[in-house]
Amino acid sequence: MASFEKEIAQRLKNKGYKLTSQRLAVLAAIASGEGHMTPEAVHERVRQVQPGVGLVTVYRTLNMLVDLGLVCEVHVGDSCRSFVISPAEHHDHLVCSECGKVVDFAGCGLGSLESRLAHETGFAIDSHLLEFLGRCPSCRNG
Amino acid sequence: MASFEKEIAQRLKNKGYKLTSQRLAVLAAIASGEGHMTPEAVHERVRQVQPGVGLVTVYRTLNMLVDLGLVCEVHVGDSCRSFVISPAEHHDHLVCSECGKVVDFAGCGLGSLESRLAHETGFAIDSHLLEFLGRCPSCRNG
DNA sequence: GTAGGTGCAAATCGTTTGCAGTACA
DNA sequence: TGTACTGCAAACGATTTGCACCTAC
Repeated sequence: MASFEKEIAQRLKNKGYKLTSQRLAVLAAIASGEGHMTPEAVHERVRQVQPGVGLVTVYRTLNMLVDLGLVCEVHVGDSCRSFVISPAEHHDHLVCSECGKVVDFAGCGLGSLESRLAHETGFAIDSHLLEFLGRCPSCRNG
Repeated sequence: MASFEKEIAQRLKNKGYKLTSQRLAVLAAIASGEGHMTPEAVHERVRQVQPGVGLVTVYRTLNMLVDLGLVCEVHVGDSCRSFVISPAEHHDHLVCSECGKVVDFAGCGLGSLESRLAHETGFAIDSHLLEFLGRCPSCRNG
C-alpha cells in the first residue's frame, strides 16, 4: 500500500496537484469497491473512514482522478456517471446488470474493424467506448 | 415522407400511442440532424417549425421514441444523453468529436470476443455498447 | 508563507411531475 | 365523447460555484 501511495503522490505532483487524506480516501474507496460506484456511493464509503468529508470534495476529487487517468467512467446500465479504478493501459468493461460488478479486459481486437470503418467512412478514429452488459457468475447462480 | 409517417403512425398505434404533430416534429427534428442531438437541441429545432412546443413535451416524446426503438442514445463525447435516429436492427455508432455527426454501422463482429469473454469470466453476456470516436472527413479537411 | 484544497450553503442545470385545458381516435 | 397528450409552473435530484478557513509543500 505504501508503494501504491507513493505512485499516486508522484502522479499528482506531476500534474501540480497536492496529496491530501481526502483524495487518498476517495481513491481507496473506489479501489475497494467490486463494481462501478456512483459519486453518492463513493461519498458514503469515504465517510465510513473520514466522517467529515463532504460530497463536494468527492465530486472535485473524482474529476481530478479522471483527469489523471486513475479512474474512468462506466456508461452502460442505469447510471451514466459511475466510476471504476482504471488500469494504466487501454481496456474495456464487462458490467453485471444485477450487482454492478465491473471486470476489465484488454485485447478487444477492434483493430481490424477500426481499419475497415476508417476506410469505408473516411473517419480518423481516435478512440472507442466498448462495454458489455450481462450477468456475472454469482448473479447467475444466485 | 408520407409513407414514413404512415410507418411511424403504425408503430405508435401498435403500442397504444397517439400520433400528434408534436411527436412528428420531434422525430423529424432528430431525423434531419446530421449528428446526435441533446434534448435541448431537439427542442430548439422543433420550435423553428412549431414555436409553441415545450421542452417537457420533447423529453416525454424522446422517452417514448426510445421505448419504441425509433431513436437511440449516444454516450461517447461530451453529453451523456444525446439521441439519434435508430435503424431497426442492432447497430453501433461512429461519432465525430468535432461536429457530432453520427454514422451507424452493423456487423461489429464482436461475437467471438463475446464468446471468449463469456468463457473466461463466466458472465452471461446480454448486450453491448460500442462507440467509436474520431473525426469525420469534412472536419479532417476543414 | 503561500498556493491550493476543503467544507458549508446557495446557485445552477437537466429532468420529472401535478394539474387544467386541448386534441386525436 | 372519452382518453390520452400538451403546456405551464413548480418540484426535484445531481452537480457546480462563492467564500472563508485550513493544510500540504
